[in-house]
Amino acid sequence: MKKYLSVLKNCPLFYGIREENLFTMLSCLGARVESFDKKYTVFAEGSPARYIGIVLSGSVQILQGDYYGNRSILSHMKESDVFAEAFACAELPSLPISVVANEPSEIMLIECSHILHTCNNNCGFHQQLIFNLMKDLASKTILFHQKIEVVSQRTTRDKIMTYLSQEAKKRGSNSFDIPYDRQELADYLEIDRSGLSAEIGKLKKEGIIESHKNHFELL
Amino acid sequence: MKKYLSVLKNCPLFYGIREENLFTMLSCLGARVESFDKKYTVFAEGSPARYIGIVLSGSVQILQGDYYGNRSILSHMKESDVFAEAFACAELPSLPISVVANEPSEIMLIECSHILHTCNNNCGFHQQLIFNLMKDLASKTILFHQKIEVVSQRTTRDKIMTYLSQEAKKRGSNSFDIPYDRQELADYLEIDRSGLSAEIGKLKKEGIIESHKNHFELL
DNA sequence: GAAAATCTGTTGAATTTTCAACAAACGGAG
DNA sequence: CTCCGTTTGTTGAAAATTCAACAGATTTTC
Repeated sequence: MKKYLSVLKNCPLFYGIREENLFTMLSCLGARVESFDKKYTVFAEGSPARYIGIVLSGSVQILQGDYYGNRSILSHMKESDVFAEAFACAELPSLPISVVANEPSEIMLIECSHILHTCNNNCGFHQQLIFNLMKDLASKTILFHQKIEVVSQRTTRDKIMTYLSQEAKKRGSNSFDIPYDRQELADYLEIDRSGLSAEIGKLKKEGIIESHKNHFELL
Repeated sequence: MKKYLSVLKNCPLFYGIREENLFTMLSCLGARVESFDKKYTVFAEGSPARYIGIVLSGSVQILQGDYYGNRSILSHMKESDVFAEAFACAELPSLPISVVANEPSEIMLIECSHILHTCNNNCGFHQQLIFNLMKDLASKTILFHQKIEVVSQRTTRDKIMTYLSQEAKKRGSNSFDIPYDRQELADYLEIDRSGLSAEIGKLKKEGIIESHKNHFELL
């Protein structure tokens, strides 16, 4: 597990935990690591919402299944990101989303109740973890908020531009890669793929953006 | 302030705080109460995100302003609900939303830093409040999640039905009132008002729902 | 390196949504 | 009770999105 030290140090859940205590704490929490190949399911929709996931390597997508198989991508989680924590913390009986590996990935799983309720060893780090969870949930709320801002746009063009502007702002640069291919971007923006391709073509022709594959640039 | 005891006891932020300690704690936190007439602004978009709001009486709407004045309703908050906590907890420099009173309302304002950082009196309730905030933020995430599920639907009809189903589930009844008039419902669902009216008409004609003004029934 | 599978851009037709305008219904003020 | 402002439902035309189908490009597999 040592090889994940740098990833774990960047994980918002472990902010303020001293390096020499990290692995003791993890074993006390019963953390374990599992590997998933591309397209394999980490959490299935409807399964119990007991675990918090942390991406150690690779990346995963949070998916929401519609009435009838209409895939909708909620977000993309990369190294050091925490996922499914809201459902576990809110103690929902079952998960309303599924989590799927986007590439071969290693995932750390922690049972949420081990964090929320102090253990018999009376470890001192629970308060810090709960504080960190609170911070993390606050930023997740803001993340969802941004997704709502995007899908609230009425036109395909406005959705694309709102999304690209958000990404540019996050990266602090007008030139960046996105983690989605065309179909996935359409699933995130909740629009038709062919309409997305067409609109990106127009935006390029009009000199508003430049793009090659999943690299984009705002002009 | 005593008259708000029952409202405050229902507020998720104060879960587990003993009644006899509540008001001492509130004064220690520097909580204050302000009144707002209908349509008055509680928090303006762009203002500093320092305060957590709690609805003591009345109700407020959380609004997001588009590029060009396209109003979008994020959510409706009623008695005992907490709002703007995510932005304050995440220590955003400024609010990305505005909060407007939906009717004459009384709002309790608490500076978030007073909750997050232990005070010089060394009060013992900070840990409980942080835990409560964490829980509250988890359920807020789920609330936004539901809003995303609604606006992710591609058609007007599916948006309406997804929203009504969610409400029915929350209330535990197929017969319920919604807190929005037609224009506001359209702003929440991110659709055209006239299209909304037309679609509600169709759903009634087809015997799928029954409705009179803001009362709805799923059949 | 060739074949197979997947991804992307393009098109036109069908469908749906938006927009603008208006009249009926409703609600509050005097 | 009546007037006036607001809300709601309806309509048809304009605009936008979705859908289906296909061909070229790219990537993966063996």
